[in-house]
Amino acid sequence: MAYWLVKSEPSVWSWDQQVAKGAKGEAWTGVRNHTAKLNLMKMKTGEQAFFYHSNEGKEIVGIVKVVREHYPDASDETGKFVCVDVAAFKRLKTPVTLLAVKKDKRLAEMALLKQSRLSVQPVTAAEWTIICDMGGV
DNA sequence: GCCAACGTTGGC
DNA sequence: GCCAACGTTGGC
Repeated sequence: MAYWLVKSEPSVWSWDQQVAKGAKGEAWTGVRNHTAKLNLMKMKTGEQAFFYHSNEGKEIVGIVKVVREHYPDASDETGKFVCVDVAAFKRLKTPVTLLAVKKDKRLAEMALLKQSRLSVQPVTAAEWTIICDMGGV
């Protein structure tokens, strides 16, 4: 059971919009990076991912669940990239900010800090537990 | 196949 | 608005 983190600019696709889609979920499209694509292809149904707001907010606001495994991204004209469907699962009681992640030495190795431009990234079980704890879930 | 130029992401 | 990081493109 792997854990993940996906990023979105709230002005493009926000947590509230994700919640509005309910349990059926919505396609997570627009990934145009091969490292991110490989991560999408590793995701299994039922696995969880943190939902991170980049640019505005800069905080982890919720958890989504994978409801459909990778398939071709219809928004990609080249046909090379894939997407998955994710559904909102839980909102963090307290959003975990980028600043808070930076301050916690246990999270210093997170891809969020080390590879700040990667939009779909793995999270270790240890990191997952720490952030859930910080977020009150 | 190398590398400079350029574009994009995302934090500050 | 700036800039660092880094991915992509295109000339050679």
